[in-house]
Amino acid sequence: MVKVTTLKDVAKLAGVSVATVSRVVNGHKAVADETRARVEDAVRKLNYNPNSIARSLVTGRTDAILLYIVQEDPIVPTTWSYELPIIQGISDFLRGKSWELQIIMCSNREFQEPGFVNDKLDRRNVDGILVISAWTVERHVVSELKKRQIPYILVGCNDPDGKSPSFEYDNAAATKALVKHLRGLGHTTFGLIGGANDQLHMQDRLRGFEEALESSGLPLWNRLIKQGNWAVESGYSCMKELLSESPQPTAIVCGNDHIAVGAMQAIRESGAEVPRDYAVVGFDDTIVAQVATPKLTTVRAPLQEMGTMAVKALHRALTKPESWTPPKVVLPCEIVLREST
Amino acid sequence: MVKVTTLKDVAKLAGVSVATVSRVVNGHKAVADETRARVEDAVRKLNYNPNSIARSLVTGRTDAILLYIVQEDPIVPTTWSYELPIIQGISDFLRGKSWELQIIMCSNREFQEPGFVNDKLDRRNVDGILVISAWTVERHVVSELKKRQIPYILVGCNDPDGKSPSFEYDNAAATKALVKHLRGLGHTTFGLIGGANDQLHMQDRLRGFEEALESSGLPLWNRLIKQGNWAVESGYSCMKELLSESPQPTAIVCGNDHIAVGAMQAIRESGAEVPRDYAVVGFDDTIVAQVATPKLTTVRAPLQEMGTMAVKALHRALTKPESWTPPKVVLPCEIVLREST
DNA sequence: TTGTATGCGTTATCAC
DNA sequence: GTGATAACGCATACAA
Repeated sequence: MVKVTTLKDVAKLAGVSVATVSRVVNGHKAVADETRARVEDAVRKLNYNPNSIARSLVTGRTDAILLYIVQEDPIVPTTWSYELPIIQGISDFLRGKSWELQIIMCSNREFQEPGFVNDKLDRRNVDGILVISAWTVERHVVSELKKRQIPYILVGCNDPDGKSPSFEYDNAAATKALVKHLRGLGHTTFGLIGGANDQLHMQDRLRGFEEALESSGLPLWNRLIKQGNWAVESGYSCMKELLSESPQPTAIVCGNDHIAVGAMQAIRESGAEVPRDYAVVGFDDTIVAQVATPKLTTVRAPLQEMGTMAVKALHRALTKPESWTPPKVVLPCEIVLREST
Repeated sequence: MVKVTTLKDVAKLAGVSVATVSRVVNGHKAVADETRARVEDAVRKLNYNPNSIARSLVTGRTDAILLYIVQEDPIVPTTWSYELPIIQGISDFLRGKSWELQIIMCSNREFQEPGFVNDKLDRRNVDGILVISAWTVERHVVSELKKRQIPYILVGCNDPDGKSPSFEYDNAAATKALVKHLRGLGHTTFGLIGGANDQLHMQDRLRGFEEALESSGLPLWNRLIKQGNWAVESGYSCMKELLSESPQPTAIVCGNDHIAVGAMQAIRESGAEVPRDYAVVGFDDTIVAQVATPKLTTVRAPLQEMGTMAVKALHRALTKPESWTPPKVVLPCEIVLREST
């Protein structure tokens, strides 16, 4: 192993005690200018870098945060397009902050398993926790999260009581806006094709859909609401079903862009055309929405911003705990109008 | 702060010394069965968990690896679909291994900046390093990587001399296979639309393209080789240019799926049809390839497998250094035949 | 302003 | 088989 320089080496070279070097390194004021200069010189000469492990042992801080990335099992492509922007947002903020980011990827099943969170936290020392998930975080998991007495923030999800510090975006409002847009186009019969409906996002989108129809005085036909998964194929087969229902919906609200693309395929096969005969809207504004023919009207969620805001809040919790109040933020989404409506 | 139990607490409760507790916790054999049982009991009662920081300080190991994720600047969607499967592969292997994964996301510009790697490594203590990148890792960066005397592995990239431990996949061979497939379909005039050509992958694909044509005795027209970026729009505009060239290529090899989709849009607009008039192939087998109309013939790279293999190799380097030889692996890709050819 | 000394929670090296 | 005890590298309370 290569010999690495320590405080002691610097102290010897500079002709001072380790305490003084430590003070200089940590920027304490009570150091004579002349001494400081000498120490800094030695630090540079020896290329000294504090051992973060040793420092952590005595300070109790680690300057590290842990990120749980909770995923579907098995992974589907949409999983990734959801998470990466968030991680990007987190990472962007951390850049230049000299904070460590540790990550754990796991399935939602694992994550909700009693003891899982505990076990992982036992094995690492971190100052704060971030959780990216699309599912409700059950109470027993929250209590494991809380046990450590370190700040945690849920990103894109919440606990059953909505009490945890969290950053989310407004799926219901976005869906309402979509319905409003479609009504403005003259549509009165609506169908919905959902994705994995154990996920919070889908539940909220469905809720928004139902409330929007209700508040518009439009009828809500249960048989025009289909539930599948997030895949293109699911959208395709659900749309096939919808095409054989009566009354026929002319506006199809889809759980995500992939479903919408599948739905459009089914419509095309039936000889009809989008948007002439049917309007189709997606969700997420993934690359798929831009590439589909016709290009999809969809919803852009502020994923990256959400990540940045969450980690910023966590950072604040760790650096200024006295003035911190746990955030509960719901961000608005943006509707992207394209050719499918 | 919450009081956390230490070795000493356990020792007191079990009526033994801390040394004995440590032995039990670390599974040393030289402990009487009776004592072991008593200690294990105390551990359970107090819910003791070793402090990994303190342990690291004395052992010199951290059981953590650092993952550099080197990205385009600004980020494009293809970046994510490339990285996430690799990270997934890494994370899958680490699951249950009680190893920490730390990540740093940065642009290639930052990464290649002298001192950047050094600086980051100074601030963290890790046992090994993984680098995910699509660019050649310059010599001065490699030497910073090496300076720590800890194992590192490049994933999806290499240094100028090809000397670093690495896992890559064979872009050139895959492109040759594409050309062969297209020749089998009767095509004799080939065009290529490239993406960011500062990236290794694109360079290798271009090289494979050129070698394939040459070895088939087919003419290589420089003006049928267009270079843009990875975006759909770039594919679109490059294809427009190709359509005005003569001779006209009938087979278009694209740098990735997005480019291919853009190219197909341009072809469709010109009144021609894929695959009747032109064959178009992509690269990466992203969701876009499956969603496009017609569905794209493309190449699937073993991204997730590559991630797993790399971290597995690193793990081996750390646990069995004596029997370890630095890997230099190039994995084969798989051609996915669809409707665009 | 500076130095001495103590402790952070472990593991490892001795003795016994 | 077990128990003292010395590191590990650093920050800090206390003395000077």
